[in-house]
Amino acid sequence: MRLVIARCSVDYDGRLTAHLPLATRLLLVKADGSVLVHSDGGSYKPLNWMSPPCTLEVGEPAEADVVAGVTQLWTVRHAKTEDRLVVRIHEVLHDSAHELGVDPGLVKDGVEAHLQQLLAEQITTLGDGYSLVRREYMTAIGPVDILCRDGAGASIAVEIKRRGEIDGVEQLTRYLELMNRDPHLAPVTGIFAAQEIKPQARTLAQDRGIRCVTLDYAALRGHDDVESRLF
Amino acid sequence: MRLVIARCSVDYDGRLTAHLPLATRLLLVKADGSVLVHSDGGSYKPLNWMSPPCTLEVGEPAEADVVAGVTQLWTVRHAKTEDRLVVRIHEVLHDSAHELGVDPGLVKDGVEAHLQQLLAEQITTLGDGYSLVRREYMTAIGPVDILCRDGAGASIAVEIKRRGEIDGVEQLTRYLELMNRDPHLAPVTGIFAAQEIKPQARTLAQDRGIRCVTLDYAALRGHDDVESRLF
DNA sequence: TACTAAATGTCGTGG
DNA sequence: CCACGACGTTTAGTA
Repeated sequence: MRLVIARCSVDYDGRLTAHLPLATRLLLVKADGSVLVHSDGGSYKPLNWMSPPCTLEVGEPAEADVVAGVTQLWTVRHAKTEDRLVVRIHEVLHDSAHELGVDPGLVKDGVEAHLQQLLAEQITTLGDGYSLVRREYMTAIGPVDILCRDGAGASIAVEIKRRGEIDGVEQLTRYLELMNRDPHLAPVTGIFAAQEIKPQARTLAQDRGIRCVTLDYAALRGHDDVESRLF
Repeated sequence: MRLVIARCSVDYDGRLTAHLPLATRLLLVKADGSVLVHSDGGSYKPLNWMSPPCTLEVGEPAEADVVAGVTQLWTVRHAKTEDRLVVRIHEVLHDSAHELGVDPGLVKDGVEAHLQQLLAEQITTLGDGYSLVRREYMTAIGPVDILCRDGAGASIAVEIKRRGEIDGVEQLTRYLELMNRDPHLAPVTGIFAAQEIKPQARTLAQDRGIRCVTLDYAALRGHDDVESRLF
């Protein structure tokens, strides 16, 4: 990994055209040749970048650039597309290289898959007498998160989201439409379950006869802990 | 901006729980206190991070950590949520600070807004006799990209995407459903216009009687140039 | 390889 | 400030 602090201007041309005027920035060159241009603020997203696979070529600036004060010209080309990042460096304030080695990678926990697992284990959260049929119930257009039955034996498809928005309701609607064409399964009703449901998503869901359930992740995890201790 | 290369382990706890085992990484501390943890590969996204507003506190490691070889303990807390990033530093290989100043910011061009503008100016691209009613035609559930009329005076709603996928068809379908309830407007048909339309999106659109049009950005821009030169 | 859904998404815009 | 859609989305998982 190479770290360069430099006064530079940057131009990107590819899926869009973008320009960064002359200013002091961090240029981060990774081992795979990818380049990130960071300012001293904003979020984790760089101002500009080139994703791997790509190659960095350091060349001499053109006459006009030299007159304007450019001392180095970096051209980063993507290997598979026409995407190109051009960095015109006026002054290098810092330049260091470091050997990092391969990263062992990230271990995650607590996302949608976990919510689904917890809800499947505590399916009566959705209502008394509810029973799990199966998780990831496969249909022709993809897996339904949870298929279960209510106390009366009626089929219910559950779509789980961390944040419930309109596209999640659309997704569940497509599943319900398909499943209700299957005479062995129909009638199937829907439950839209999420830690947080946006008002417009709730309105759309209710308009389509889909019940909305707000999930309490802490409570679900809490019950899970208690049960774990029992065994 | 502070750049630290260190052997460290990292734990994030907030919207999810994540852990990075001990390895050598770049720790980037921005002027606003935000922290990025980068490896020497992957994309522009850090392995872990904390977005502003947040505060970085450097403290002494606990006894157990000291025994394990931890020399510094960084705790980054988000100002508004319970999100927390903990960095356990075993060895610092590089540490430097740099004054960057405020970045003048990015200038962009060539995205959906531009496609919409070009298509509105050249609405007959969609068919002979077509005329523009207006861009960003407002409905109760949001703006329709373009509303126009065909040669016979029938209303047509156009949804524009750079890449046409299923959710874009769903979006247009919602608009059409709503607009067709308005007796002043109905009947309204739909056109799904994009530089590239995915097969499944095309199938869904045609299934719903929505016409698909592939946009040639270069051609639209080319005509635009020609017209510009005429005036 | 192609396609879809998730994301600690982030970012801008309009109400 | 909230809600929504775009994004050079990126990324992960699956058929």
